[in-house]
Amino acid sequence: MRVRIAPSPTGDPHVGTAYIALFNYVFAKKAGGKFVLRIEDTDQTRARADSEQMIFDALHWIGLSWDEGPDVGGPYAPYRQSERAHHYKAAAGELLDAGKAYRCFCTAERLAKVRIQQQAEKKNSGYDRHCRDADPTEARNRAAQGETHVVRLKAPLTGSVVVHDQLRGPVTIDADQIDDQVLLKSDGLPTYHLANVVDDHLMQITHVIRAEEWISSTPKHVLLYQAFDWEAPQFFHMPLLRNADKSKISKRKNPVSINYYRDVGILPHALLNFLGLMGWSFGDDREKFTLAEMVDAFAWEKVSLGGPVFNLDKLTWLNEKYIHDLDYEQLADAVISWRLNKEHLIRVLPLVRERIKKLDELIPAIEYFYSGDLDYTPVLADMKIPDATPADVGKALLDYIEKIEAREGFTAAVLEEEARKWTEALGWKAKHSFMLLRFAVTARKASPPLFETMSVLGKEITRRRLRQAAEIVGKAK
RNA sequence: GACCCCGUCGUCCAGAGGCCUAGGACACCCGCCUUUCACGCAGGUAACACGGGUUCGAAUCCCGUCGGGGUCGCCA
Repeated sequence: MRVRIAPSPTGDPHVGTAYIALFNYVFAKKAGGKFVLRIEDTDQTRARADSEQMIFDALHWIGLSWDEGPDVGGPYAPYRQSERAHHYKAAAGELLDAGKAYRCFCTAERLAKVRIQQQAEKKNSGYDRHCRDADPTEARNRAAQGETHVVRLKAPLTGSVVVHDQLRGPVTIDADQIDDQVLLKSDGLPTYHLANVVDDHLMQITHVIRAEEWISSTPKHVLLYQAFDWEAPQFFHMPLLRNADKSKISKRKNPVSINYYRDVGILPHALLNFLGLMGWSFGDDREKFTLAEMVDAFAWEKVSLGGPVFNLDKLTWLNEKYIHDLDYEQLADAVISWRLNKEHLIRVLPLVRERIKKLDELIPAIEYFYSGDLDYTPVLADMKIPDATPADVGKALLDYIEKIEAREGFTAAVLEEEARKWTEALGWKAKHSFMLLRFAVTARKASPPLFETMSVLGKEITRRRLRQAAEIVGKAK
C-alpha cells in the first residue's frame, strides 16, 4: 500500500497541503504502507525557488514525515517531476504511436477565441478538437521541423466514464464533458494530468487521496490509465477546507500559509490536531488527540464530506489546551523556539538600540514584534490620506499586499521599492503613504525604519496586519 | 451557464430506521469560584433546508425542489 502527497512549489506552504498530507500519512501508517512526497514542479512559470524547502520545513514542523521524497530519496527516485521529463515524453510518445493521442498546433490565441465564442453561444467550453483528425504523419513532420505544439489525449466522443470514488461511490461523467486534455505542453513538460498518472503508476501508488477539487478531472485520469492499460489506483477525495463564507479556503479571506500559524504562536501539534478535526472524528467526543492516536483510530467511514470551515476560534481554543498541558520547561522551549530567542532578538535590536536609554524600555519598544493582531483604535483617526476616501485607502493597502506577494524575498529593499512604485502609481505622497503603512504594521505613530520593521516582522505577520488594517480603514468614516 | 459533489445548532463533529423530547465541542449569554483578570466548574440560547414517497416507525433509505461548493487553463 503506497500513498503520496504531491504539492506544487508555487508559493507559501499551504494548510490544505498539510491537511491532505495528514490524511495520506494517517492512512498509510494505519495500513503499514509507505507515504511518499513528490514535488510537482512542471510549471516553470509559477515555480518558486524557496518554496520546495518551505514545504519540507512546514510539513516537518507540524510533525509529518515521509518515507520517500526528494530530500530523503527512495527506490523510485527522482521525486521531483522536473527531473522526470523523459518518463512523460516517453509515455506521451507511446500514446501518439498507438493513435490514442495527437499533436495539436493550435495557438493560445486561437484557443482563447474559441473559448470566448463558446461562452457567447453558451455552449460547453473545451477544446474544439480542431487538430484531432489531422494526418498523424504530417503532424509528425511539422513537429520534427520544430513547429510548436502540444500533445492531446484523444478522449472518447461517446459513452461515459465512471470514477469510483471510495468515499462517495461511483460518479459517472458523460464523454461530452471530457475534452481532449493537453498531456504535453509546448515547452515539452507534462501537464499535471499526465505527470500524476505516469508517476503514480511508476511509483506504484495504490491509493490517491487528494482534495475534492480534483474530482472533475479524475475521469481524464481514468481515461489515461485505460489508454496505457495500467491499473488505476483507488481514489479518495477529501472535502475542501473552507472560508467562513463556505468558499474554498483562500488567502484573501483566511490566512492559509502554515508559516502564518507558526508565526502567531500556534503549536505545531495543535494545528495538526485541528486539521484532524476537519472532516474527521474519532466517532466519540474526543477532540484533543495525538497523531499516533489518530493513526490508531483512523477509518474512512469516519470521514464526513461536508466542507469544513477553517475556524480560527476553535483552532485557538485547541491551541490553548495544548499550551495548558505543557509543563513550564516545555512551554519555555516552545516560546524560545517561537521568537523569544537570541537569533530573533539580534534582528530586532538593531532597529531599537538607538531608541532606548535603559534596558527596561526595551520590551515596550519592541512589543509589536511579538504580538499578533494589533489594536488600531488609537491611530485609526490618523490612518487617512489627503483627498482619498477610506475605501480607496483600504483598497490601496490590499494592492500593496499584492505587489509584495508577487516578489520573491521579503527584504527591506524589495518592500521599499514596491512601496515607492505603489505610492507613485496612486499619486500619493510618500510621507503620507509610508505613514499609512507604518500605522498598519505597528499601530504606532513612531517606529523604527518602516521597511526593516516589516522585514523583521516577516511576511506572514506583515501581510496579516496590512489586511486587517485595510479592512478596518476601509470601513471607517 | 453546463457538469459533478455536498446539505444536523452561527461554526466543527456525533448520529449509519426505533436507544433522539437530536448528543459533544467552539463562539455567545448567565452563574459559581476569586482582591482582579484568566483558568476551572455549573447552567442556558441554538440545528435534522423544504416537499413528496418507502416503512408499523425516518435526521437516518428513495425521488424532486431549494441552497452551498467545486470544475470547466499549454496551473496544479
